[in-house]
Amino acid sequence: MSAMPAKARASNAKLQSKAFRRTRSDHSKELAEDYVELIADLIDERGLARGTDVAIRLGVANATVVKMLKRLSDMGLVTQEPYRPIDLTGEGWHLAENGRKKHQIVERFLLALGVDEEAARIDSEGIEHHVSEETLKAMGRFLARNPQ
Amino acid sequence: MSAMPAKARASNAKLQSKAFRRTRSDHSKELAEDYVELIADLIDERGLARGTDVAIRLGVANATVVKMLKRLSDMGLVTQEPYRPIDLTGEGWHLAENGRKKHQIVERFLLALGVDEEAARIDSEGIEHHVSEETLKAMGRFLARNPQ
DNA sequence: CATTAAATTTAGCCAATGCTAAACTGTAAT
DNA sequence: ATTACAGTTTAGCATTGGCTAAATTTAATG
Repeated sequence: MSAMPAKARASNAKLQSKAFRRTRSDHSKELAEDYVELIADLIDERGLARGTDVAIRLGVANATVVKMLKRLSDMGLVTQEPYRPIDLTGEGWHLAENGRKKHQIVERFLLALGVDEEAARIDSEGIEHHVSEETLKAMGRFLARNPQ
Repeated sequence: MSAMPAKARASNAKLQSKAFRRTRSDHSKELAEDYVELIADLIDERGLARGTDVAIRLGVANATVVKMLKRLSDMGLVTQEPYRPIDLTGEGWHLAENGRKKHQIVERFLLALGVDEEAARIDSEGIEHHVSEETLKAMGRFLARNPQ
């Protein structure tokens, strides 16, 4: 990692900052994806998604969910009439589907790698937002090579 | 958090909120680890770590680094005299070492999995903070099974 | 030694994400 | 129809992590 000649490094600053620039907006996108994914799950599992359920599952206060939903709505991911359950827009569903797909691949991959269920569930939740298409494909190949 | 009916919590808390609870403090820890890791690299590579180098590599403003360093110093991870380069405390070095170790395993693992260098570098940066010891061990086993 | 350039710090702002407490709605029971 | 309760929203606050612009300090150069 540090086995790099001094001058190669100077020209590297830009590259590095790209790898690191997973700061603000990225974190925001991750959160948005978590929300819509959870909302999609709730709708599929129990027919509708209520703010309270989201709050409980995410471990945050109701008011936090309300505020987030307002932003998600500004982003065009959810729609809501006051005091009504939450709906996803087409784009919201799309994002949720995408997230679920990634999530599933990562989780199945970890299981295939020999990670136990609990860790696989938790880690996939965190890793999901940080895998490139490249890595996702590599995981897919591994899964194809190692069925079940 | 405590304003929740006991049974609602019991039924699903373990399932979801633990996996999701990667909110505030986690993000803060990740950032701290990024900083000390980078500072350690700079010291190893060029003998000292300056705020500007950190700022450039992280892609943030100088003032942001100053503020962060103040917090890292409060956490006991770095020391600094005004207008002087940055030093790591013992604990800072420890954290940095830990991060580098994880980072290296993840990156080598991705490469062994067939991911190209650029993606492996970027993804490992993001994934590093989300792998449990469990998963890290599984990656280590894979690396042992698939040398180089 | 004086000047200038680079690095650092300070001050003050903003947005995002979290919280609690209080007010409001909608619905189910009496 | 009232009431009570669960769910939702509003209001107001705190913290984190980002920024720019201006002030300061250190180091280098003439």
